[in-house]
Amino acid sequence: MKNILIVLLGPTGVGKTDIAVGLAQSFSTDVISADSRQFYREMTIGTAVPSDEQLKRVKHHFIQFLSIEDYYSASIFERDVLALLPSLFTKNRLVIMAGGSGMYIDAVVNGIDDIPDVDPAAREKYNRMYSEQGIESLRMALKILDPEYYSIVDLRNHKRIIRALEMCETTGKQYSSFLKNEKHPRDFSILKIGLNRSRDELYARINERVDEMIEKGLEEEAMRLYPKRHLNALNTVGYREFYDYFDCKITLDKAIELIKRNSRRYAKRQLTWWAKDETIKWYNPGETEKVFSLISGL
RNA sequence: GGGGAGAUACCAAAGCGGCCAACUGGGGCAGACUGUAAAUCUGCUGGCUAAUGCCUUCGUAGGUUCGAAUCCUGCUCUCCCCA
Repeated sequence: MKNILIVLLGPTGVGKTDIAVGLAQSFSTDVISADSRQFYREMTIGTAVPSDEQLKRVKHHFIQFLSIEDYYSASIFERDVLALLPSLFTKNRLVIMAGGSGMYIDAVVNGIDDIPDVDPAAREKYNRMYSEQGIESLRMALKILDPEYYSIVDLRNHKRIIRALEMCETTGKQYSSFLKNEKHPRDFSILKIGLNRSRDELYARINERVDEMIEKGLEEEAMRLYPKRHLNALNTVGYREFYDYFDCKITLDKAIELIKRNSRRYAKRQLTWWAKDETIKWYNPGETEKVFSLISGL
C-alpha cells in the first residue's frame, strides 16, 4: 500500500486547523503545516496558529520553527518536507499537510525548479534601482538581460521583474533559462482536499476571527514586533495595519477594519490560486464525515 | 410658521446644457503569479452582447431645449438656521 500525503487546503478562516487536528487524531498521524506565516515563532495571535491544546493532541511540524529574521522560501520548504516525510511514513502511511499557502503547497506537491539562492547584494541593488529610479528602469534592464522573460512577465509588477533581474545578476544566466516547469515525481500519493464555504459565511468568520485576535492581544503582539517591522515576515495582514496605526497614519478602528478587509482579500486570492486545480476535491467544513470516510477508504 | 442647503449607481462623493452609463475613493466581483507569496500585480463593477452596439438610469411628476444628471415649476423626503 502506497504512502499518501493528504493535503488539506482552503482559504484563511474556513476552519482547516480543527479538521486537520481531528483527522490527524483519528488516523493517529502528524500534521505538517503549510502556512507560510505560522512558520515564525514570534507571530502567534495574528497567524492563528493551532492552540496549545491542539498542539499537545497532535504532533505538528513546521509550526513556529523559524525566526522572522530567517530567510525561507517555497523551495526550502519543499526540501525540508521531503526530508521529513520518510520518517513520518514509517510510522503511518497517511500524513496530513494542512495550510493555505498555495505556492508552498505546490512546491511540495509538484516540485519547483532548481534555481540558485539569491545573492542578497543583487536583490538589494535592484530594490534600490526600483525605489530610486522607478519601474521603467527595471524594465529596460530586464529587456537587455533576459528578453525572453521580458516578453512574458507582467511588466507592471515590480516584484516579478526584480526577481528575474536579481537572478540574472547572481547567476550570470538568463532567469528564464531556469524555468523548466518540470513536475517532480514523488514516491508517495497525494490527495488534495479543499475546504470552502459560502462567501458570506467565510467573510463573516474572518471578521469574527479578527475581533477574537484583537481580544487576545494582537495589538500588543504587533507592538512587540514593531521595531522589526521592516522584515518581510511582518509585511503580513494583521501586523502591517497596526504599524500604520502606531505611526498615527490611521485610527485603531480603521486598522481593525483594514485587517478584516485585507484578510478577506487574501482569502479570495487563495481561492483564485486553487480555482483551476481540478485535482482538488472540495468539501464544506460542515460535511467532515465525508472527508473522514473518504480517507478511511484509502 | 419663516429662511437656507440638499436628494447621483452597493456606500461615499464629483459632475451643474452636448465630449455622461456618468470623475474619484471605498466595498464587492474576477483574474495573474516558479523562491519576500498573508507578498506583488491586473481587469470589471446599470442591463443585454463575443464584439460593434442597443436599452433603462442621476428623489418624483411635468416643462423649456435640436439636446437635461445639469435650466424652470409642482410634489415627496433629509439636513441646517430663525421663530
